[in-house]
Amino acid sequence: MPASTVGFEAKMDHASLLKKVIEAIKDLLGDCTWDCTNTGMSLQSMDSSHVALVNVMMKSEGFARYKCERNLNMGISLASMAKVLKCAGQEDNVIIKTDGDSSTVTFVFGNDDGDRTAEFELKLMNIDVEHLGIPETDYDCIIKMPSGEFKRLCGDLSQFGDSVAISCTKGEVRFEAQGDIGTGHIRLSKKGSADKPDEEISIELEQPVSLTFALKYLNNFAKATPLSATVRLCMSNNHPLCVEYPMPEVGHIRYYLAPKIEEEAD
Amino acid sequence: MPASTVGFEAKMDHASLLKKVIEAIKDLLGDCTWDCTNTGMSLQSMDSSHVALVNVMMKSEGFARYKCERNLNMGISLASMAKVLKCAGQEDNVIIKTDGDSSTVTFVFGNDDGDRTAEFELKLMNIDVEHLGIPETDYDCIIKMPSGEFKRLCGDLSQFGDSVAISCTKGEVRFEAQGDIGTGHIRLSKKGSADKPDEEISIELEQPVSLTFALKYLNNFAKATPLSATVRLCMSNNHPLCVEYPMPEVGHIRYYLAPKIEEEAD
DNA sequence: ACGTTATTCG
DNA sequence: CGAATAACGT
Repeated sequence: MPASTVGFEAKMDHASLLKKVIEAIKDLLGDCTWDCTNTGMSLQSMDSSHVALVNVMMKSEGFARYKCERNLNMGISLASMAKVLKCAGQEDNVIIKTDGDSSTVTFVFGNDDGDRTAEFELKLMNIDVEHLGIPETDYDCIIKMPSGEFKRLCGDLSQFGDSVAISCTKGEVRFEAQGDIGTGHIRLSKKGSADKPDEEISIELEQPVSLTFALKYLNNFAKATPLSATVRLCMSNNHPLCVEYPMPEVGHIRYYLAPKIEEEAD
Repeated sequence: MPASTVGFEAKMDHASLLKKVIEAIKDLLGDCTWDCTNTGMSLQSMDSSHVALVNVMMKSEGFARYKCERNLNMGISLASMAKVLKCAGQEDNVIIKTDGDSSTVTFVFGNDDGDRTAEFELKLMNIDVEHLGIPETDYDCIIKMPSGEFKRLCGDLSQFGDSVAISCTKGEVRFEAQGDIGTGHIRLSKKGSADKPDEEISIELEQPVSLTFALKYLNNFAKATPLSATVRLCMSNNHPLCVEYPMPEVGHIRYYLAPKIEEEAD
């Protein structure tokens, strides 16, 4: 028997990136299964209330080193994984490894000097794999804006109601919420990317859209804000919204949420 | 009928100022009525426990633009108003507007670029107008000190008792509290304004005063500290204290509080 | 889990 | 000033 058969081993230069990914999904998912293949680590799961869908992709190119000898599923508690990642130093790199036979995954944090190593082992779990199809890829309207702007407006409008109506026309997008204490309207205009590309607001519009969503979920999605300076809102009337946080060179987090049906429309 | 009759419209360059004003009074007042006239916006109201009196004055000169076509009363929930103001960016300006006939007031926040507008509408309410007379304007003793100093000493003395005895003689003022764990005495001397005017401590004294107040209210008053670098304590024996936070060029917040009658004096 | 605050950093 | 963190309280 060989000393050790490593089925999967991947190294990231910045453990903080993985930490942000976990922080962005742990409240939504609880436990989940990572699919590890040659092309990268990914996960896809309904949230615990079975309303929103979460998709994370971390491509093999996003790692400093990546080896996956055979496809495997790592079922893991995200709360535990978050606890482990809190033990990583700000500048630490991380190695994630498991062999296909073992029932554990190991995280090794190290700094560049190599004078400190911290190693944590988590038990893996078997989780029912519910492979749900991802909604369409063709949208009537795609809005790109600073992720901080999206986080802020969702938070602000939550003061006024549980849901937000998003309506987008050629040059601008409106977000509106109403409730007992009053109403809130936020209007964003297209904005060039001239000097500061991260502040760009762009609207690609095939057709005007008008959709309503539960702010509770959007606020949860906004926990991915530290991962990306920009966010893309992809919408078609009567279809699920896709909120995408691109991780340049690495992959993305995408959240999907079905619109509310407005029965009280007049 | 004209398209829109705007009875009242006022613009401030810094929404943050209005926000601080609201933060300084909302815990005391709950709901209140703003009196809008040609000369500015003001309010006067007893606190919800009917012990302290609050007076806010925001002069028309303090606004970047101010138009009030006819006097009107805006009854408003300060908790709601605080929520709205939390939606203002740090650098946003704000327009407050209502027409005399409408039952709502609108706050519009804008940045200088103009690519983002946030508009919030609050319902107005009818509140009983209890116009209580403001206590005398002639005081035996007026102390001016840094507002941060006042906030700190009230907080510190709250550790020892529920009330503070303030006694002022020609050159100094003493603040004293006592309770189960011990006693606290804070003495402040007159201090010149030479280099740093905000650190000045001045005492104008017609007659020595010695008065006792509930710290609970003084600590509430101290929430106005961010509005003004200095505070004025105006006192006469057996008369209500006036705690004034001047807002240079804009107006002021004044709090009034009756002294405790000391029956257990020995 | 969330909001708020205090604090630090860039 | 804004962002990020930590700590706290509800």
